[in-house]
Amino acid sequence: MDDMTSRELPPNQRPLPHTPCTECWVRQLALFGGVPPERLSDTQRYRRGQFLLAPRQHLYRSGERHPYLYSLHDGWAILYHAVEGRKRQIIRFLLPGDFFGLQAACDGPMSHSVQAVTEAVVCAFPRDHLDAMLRDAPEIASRLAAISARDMQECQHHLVGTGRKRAIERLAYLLLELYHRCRLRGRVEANSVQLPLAQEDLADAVGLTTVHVNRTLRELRERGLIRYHDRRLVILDEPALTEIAQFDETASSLATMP
Amino acid sequence: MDDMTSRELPPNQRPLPHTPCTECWVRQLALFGGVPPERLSDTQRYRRGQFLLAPRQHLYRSGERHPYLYSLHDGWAILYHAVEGRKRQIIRFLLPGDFFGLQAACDGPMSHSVQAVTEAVVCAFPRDHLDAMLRDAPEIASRLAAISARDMQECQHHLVGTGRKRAIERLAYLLLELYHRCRLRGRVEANSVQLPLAQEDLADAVGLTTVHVNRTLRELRERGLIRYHDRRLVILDEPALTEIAQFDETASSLATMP
DNA sequence: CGGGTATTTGACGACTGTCAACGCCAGTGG
DNA sequence: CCACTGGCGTTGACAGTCGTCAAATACCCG
Repeated sequence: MDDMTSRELPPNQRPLPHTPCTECWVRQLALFGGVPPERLSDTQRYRRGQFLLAPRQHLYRSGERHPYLYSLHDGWAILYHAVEGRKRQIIRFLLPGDFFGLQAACDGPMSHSVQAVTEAVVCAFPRDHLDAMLRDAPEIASRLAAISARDMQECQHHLVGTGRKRAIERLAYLLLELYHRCRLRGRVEANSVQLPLAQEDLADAVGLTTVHVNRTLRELRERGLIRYHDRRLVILDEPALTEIAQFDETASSLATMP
Repeated sequence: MDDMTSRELPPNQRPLPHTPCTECWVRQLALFGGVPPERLSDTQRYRRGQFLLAPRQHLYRSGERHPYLYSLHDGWAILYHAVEGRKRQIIRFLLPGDFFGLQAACDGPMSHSVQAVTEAVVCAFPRDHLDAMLRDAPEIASRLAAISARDMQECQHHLVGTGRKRAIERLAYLLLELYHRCRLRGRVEANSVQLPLAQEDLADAVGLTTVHVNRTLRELRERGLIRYHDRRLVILDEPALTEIAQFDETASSLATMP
């Protein structure tokens, strides 16, 4: 398996020694989850290596051609669209195990940007090989369909939020969603999670300004529902928060897949 | 091939005589588009029949179990989420050739509702058979990935709109999007399309109220950009509208797939 | 200590929602 | 034929959520 050369990549991306995905718990959750163990080595030939991103480093920006599919191995990242140069809308927060990079115009420019929040390790597959992967391992096709459907559902819920909910409801929803996603990854201790996100990130995800996010966080705190300090979220009253957010955990499919 | 019995369906849905999808131009666009003609008959065994929906009739509502995948054969429909009982957020307008019904929780309750706008003909496949379809025809897997990616991209653009654009920009975007989708289907004549949508539908799609949509449509009219009367949209100044909407036709992938 | 970034707060204004009324039109029934 | 009704579109007045601008505070790190 050839390593990906720097020529093929945006600058500043550091290749890491190639450790097989098989050894990583992330594998259980992502694209290869359904492939029987005895055929895993076959599918692994599509991989092209792993890369380390520094905090705030972009993996790619919208408009660039970047014919890879990715799974996030470790760390946090954001997938967003830039608007009018300065504004941005975060589409989703990427957590370990998340899959991204698929888009309709396979060879065209990327429609969105991906930027690391913390240090992050990503794992790349050439998008050219997708058809071959789907042909060789039907389990991957099923898994891809399931992953797409779940991502779609989350995007829809965010759309419902920005379109039809008020600030406090949107924020409650986002915090609960992140909380549950972190819990699935074993990162919740005593109703408390470390979220490496600035208030600006929350604002850009729910379609508000940082100032108003700040005010709304204060209201959630004053109502005794959460604490959010030093990038640590504490859920104080999950039932009330769930009610405000109109958050349906069972329907969110977060229960079974990350 | 057994016809779908009424027992398997919500009431009031009228089965139609089974005409093979092969004869319909819609086929070219949807899930089976990539399957070589000589193997088409194989794949068609997964179909379960077509159904006629009356205007305003629901195909299914969120919460119901409805283990089918659909393609819309004819007519218009909306895919939406209900919020707090009375409000709703339209996720997308379904036009002929559109595929829907896939969701993460395969056997769980539907997360969204689908309602006919005009009379509509839908074509159903049991969702159970999806894995078999993906295994038997890898072209379907590729096509499904492409369709999912396109739907995702459109949802993302709507999210960007409701999150980071103002009323006039969102509305310009929506009208342009519908205009282009209709044009791909050969329904545009002299910059003019029939859209069977009430202003309330537009409002629920872009996250505004009907009153404000009305005001915003008036502004678009007074600026000489569009006319919208009797459910007929006329694009008077497409470049200016594209500018306001920040609409990128090439990136929208509407150019190659409906 | 100094500079930069993130958070917090207040005052003000704008965009959008809410409420209400009116007009138009098609369908309906007397 | 005509009054009546309901749906939809239109408009105005007003209110509220949220954005903008500005400044102060806190915090991190060299």
